[in-house]
Amino acid sequence: MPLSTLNAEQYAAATAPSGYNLVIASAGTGKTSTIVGRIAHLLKNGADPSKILLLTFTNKAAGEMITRLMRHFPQKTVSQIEAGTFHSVSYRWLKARHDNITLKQPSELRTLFRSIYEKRNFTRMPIEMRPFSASHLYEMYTLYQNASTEPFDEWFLRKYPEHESLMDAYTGIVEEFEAEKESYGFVSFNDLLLRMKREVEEEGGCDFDEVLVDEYQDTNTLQGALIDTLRPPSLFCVGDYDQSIYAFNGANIDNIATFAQRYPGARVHTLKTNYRSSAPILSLANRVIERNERIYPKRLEVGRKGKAYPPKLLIYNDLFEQYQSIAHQIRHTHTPKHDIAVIFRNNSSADGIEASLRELGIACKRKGGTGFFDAKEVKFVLDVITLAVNPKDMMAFIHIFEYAPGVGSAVAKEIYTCLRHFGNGNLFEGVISPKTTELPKLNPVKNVQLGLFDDDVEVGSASRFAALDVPEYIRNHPLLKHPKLTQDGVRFFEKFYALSHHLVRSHSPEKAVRTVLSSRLYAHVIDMLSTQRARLKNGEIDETRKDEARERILRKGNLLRNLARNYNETARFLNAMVLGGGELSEGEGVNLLTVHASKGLEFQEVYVVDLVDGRFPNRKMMSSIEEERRLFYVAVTRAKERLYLSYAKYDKLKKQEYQASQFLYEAGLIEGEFAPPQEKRKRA
DNA sequence: CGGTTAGGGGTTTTT
DNA sequence: CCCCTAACCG
Repeated sequence: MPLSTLNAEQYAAATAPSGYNLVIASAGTGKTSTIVGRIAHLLKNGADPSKILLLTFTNKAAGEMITRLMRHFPQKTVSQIEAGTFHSVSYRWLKARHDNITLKQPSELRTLFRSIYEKRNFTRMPIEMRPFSASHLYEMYTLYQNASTEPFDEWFLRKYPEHESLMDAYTGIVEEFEAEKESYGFVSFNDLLLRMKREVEEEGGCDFDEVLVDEYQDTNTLQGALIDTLRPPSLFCVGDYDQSIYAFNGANIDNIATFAQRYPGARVHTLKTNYRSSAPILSLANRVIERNERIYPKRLEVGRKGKAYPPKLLIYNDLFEQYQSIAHQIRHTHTPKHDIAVIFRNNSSADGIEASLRELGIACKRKGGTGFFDAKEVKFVLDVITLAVNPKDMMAFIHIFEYAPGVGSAVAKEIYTCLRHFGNGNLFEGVISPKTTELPKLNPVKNVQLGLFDDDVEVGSASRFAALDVPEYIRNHPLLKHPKLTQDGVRFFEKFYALSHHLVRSHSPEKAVRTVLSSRLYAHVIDMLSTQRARLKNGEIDETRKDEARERILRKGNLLRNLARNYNETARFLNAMVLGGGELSEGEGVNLLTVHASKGLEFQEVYVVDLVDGRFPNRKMMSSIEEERRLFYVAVTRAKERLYLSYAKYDKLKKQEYQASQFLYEAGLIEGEFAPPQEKRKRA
């Protein structure tokens, strides 16, 4: 039984009476086991599993806990538990009530936001102050949604009072953004939580008996408010103040710090025994984290006995020497590769490490990130299917048509407007059987000085394409009147037309993926991408490289097809790709992780690299040195047996010198006190 | 000239 | 991947 393996303090927490319980669980003290034990305790005492809600930081974490429970309880009991990230739980909850939810990637929404921003002509405003850029403003807005419940302008002006003269413009953009999202049927990550919160409020709460929250220290104000809205009679939160590393995402340390005040009668449990790391690793971590102000007193006890390897500092002269030397060491170690992690503060370290490992033929895996779902060939397939499901999705359409030669985002948008116009608002009707032959009014030329507004676009002569090798129904299509369409553009449209016919019919996600993969349109995209990837410095195409690129693209297509098999509704498949996509990691071998991504994981052997001032701690930091220190604490406490900390004094490529990170001094690995660099970096 | 498209250079961290 | 700049088109 999961409960029998718990120690006394874990057991006490897991079996605590219903009500408000906070478990302060330092790194490696068996947080997961305690949550699993808690659920086991509830189930054993006859709790209704469908009334249990488990909120975790990643879907993987939820999956692991559920898997552990499956070993002790019948599957049909455990599977009734509502478990997942705040976002995936909200999605499921909303999906059960509404069927038109199209979850969009943050990058997509940022593009939409920018297009609204750019309609404002800030350069003509009578102020010297520079407005925030579109993407910065967008970032601020998402942070606001996560961090505050007050009106946007109040929150914003408190932070940036000097932007008061621009506030009306900013709010205007935000309001239009919200309206546009609504009209396309788009939903952001934040919207999932906001909408669930709003609807739960309207329904006057929900009927979960027990809500459990993992990684409580990283919940933000919005998530905290959502928990409050749920009004659970019993709440079990587990977290560690010292591992709060998501301030940039609005993580509100007050959630954990003021738990006892906000929930009257709350019990606070503390898990003090660390079972994960060896004594010297633990003492190093504690030496550093002790410099942060304590909220809850914490006295960590070492649970492990026996031989231990002291943490080791590795110093190199050059950045790449560091990566290569570590790769060599990894090659010779006896630790299994999957039990090794290389951890870094920012993703820019990853490429060099990956390359150095690959050079020695060592397999490694990186989390989502630059991987599968960011690949253009994957995005294209998903965009086409997205459009088939939701023809109102202009963003998807634009991305597709940007592959037409000579068509960029502006022309693609016009083509979209035309096609919808031809089909009386129905995009695919407009493609296949246009109802009108007139071009719609397109974007007027906005040049006020010259007095040219509301100019219609010149109608192109369709006879331009009289001799083009496309079927007659394409040559006669009203779209060809668009003046900016080139011959290659028309050929592209013909392929899109052909695919449209099949798409409208395919229902299962797998069928939809297959349809796209076998289309001539996709063949065109594959050709473009593989050619691009095989282009040498001198502009020539390396045919072998092109074949290899094509192979890789086809493999990803197959992978996507297999993923699609797990779903029977296309809309769910698409949303799942957005919701869980980033968590997927490809392949086997050494783990390459950012500190943030390493949260909650553990490894025999850990390398924390690029520990130089400026990078770790990050100099251009928006948060505090305390947060950076917590990041360091999280990174080193991932290690069970062996911990290596490394840095290089110089980067040949960037011609930049580096100084050792202050955390290496604080850890006692370098003698003396850290002296902050006085000489400034190059002037702005 | 203005609006676009296309390509090169630098990156904090996530659901 | 986002921003900037250089070419390109009308």
